Amino acid sequence: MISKSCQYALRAVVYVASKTGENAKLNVKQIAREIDAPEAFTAKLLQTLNKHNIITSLKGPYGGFYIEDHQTAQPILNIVHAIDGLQVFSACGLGLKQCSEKRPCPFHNDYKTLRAKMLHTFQKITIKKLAKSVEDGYSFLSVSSTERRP
Amino acid sequence: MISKSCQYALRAVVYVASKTGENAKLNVKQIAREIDAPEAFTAKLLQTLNKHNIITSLKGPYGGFYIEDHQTAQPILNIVHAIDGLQVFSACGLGLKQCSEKRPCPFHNDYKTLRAKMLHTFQKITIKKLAKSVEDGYSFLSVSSTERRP
DNA sequence: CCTATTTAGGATAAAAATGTCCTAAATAAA
DNA sequence: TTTATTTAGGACATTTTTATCCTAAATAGG
Repeated sequence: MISKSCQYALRAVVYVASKTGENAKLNVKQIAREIDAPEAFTAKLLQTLNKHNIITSLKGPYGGFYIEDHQTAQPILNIVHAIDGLQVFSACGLGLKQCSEKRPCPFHNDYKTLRAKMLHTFQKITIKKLAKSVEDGYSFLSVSSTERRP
Repeated sequence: MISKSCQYALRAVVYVASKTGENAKLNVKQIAREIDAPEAFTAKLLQTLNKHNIITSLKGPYGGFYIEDHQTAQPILNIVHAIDGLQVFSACGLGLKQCSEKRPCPFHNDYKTLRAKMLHTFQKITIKKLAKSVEDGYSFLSVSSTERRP
């Protein structure tokens, strides 16, 4: 459905968003460790996400990655867009280059409905919403996610 | 969503099913040409599909691939099962190894709904249904699909 | 200014998916 | 029985995706 890279990216962004309220910047090492992803690879993804204005970065000591309020308001679709592109939401289910209303593949109608539902889901869910769910302890990003200290 | 291999397989099976009524067997060369897929690769896929009882094969002169009535009654889900496996319908949307009702990822609920819709769609559609749509000229498997001779 | 720290980005490497080639096995017909 | 044809299957090649490593650039603080 979406690539492994994109899943890493989603986890990374949600993690950053869930921690950013504390006004701290997070570095690659922390992020990669918490979302259980390879560090160097995560660095590339964060770089891409920064270029697409999903998150913000600052170099140097006390630097790192963080996310601003206007950024957390974005739908997670924007993350998919940045990493995988949007083809998944428009491509033919049988992989035909040419598949359209006028000349549909036999799977066209049902698949179109599926794609639309996927798009709608990724469009309606914001980064903030997922981050809050994690912050509030309703959901988790890793097996042994950091518990709040009492 | 599903792999390129699986898309080839779906096209191949639907093509064979749409031609099989004529009681003819189709060889790899014809099938690969018609569905616009690499021949040797298509051969491997057909082999796998045969082993999974999606289609039937016969070696030797006048041999080839065909599909029997009880096979066309199968849901296309079985093709996905044979080629990609069924993980796509149960795996976590964020790629977590552990993600469950008890310890969900933040995307869990919405993604679960999506997965269920995907499964339902692949389950309800039979090979026969797609083949008929092609046979009846309502849909197409390739850009320049063979027209019936008048 | 100098140093330490952190992201940016290019060059490579490893793994997975896709694709090819060759020989073996089965089968039908001459 | 021999030959031609077609699938089966193993070995190998290529491409794409995922992952690593190294140096450059930016920046904060001493």
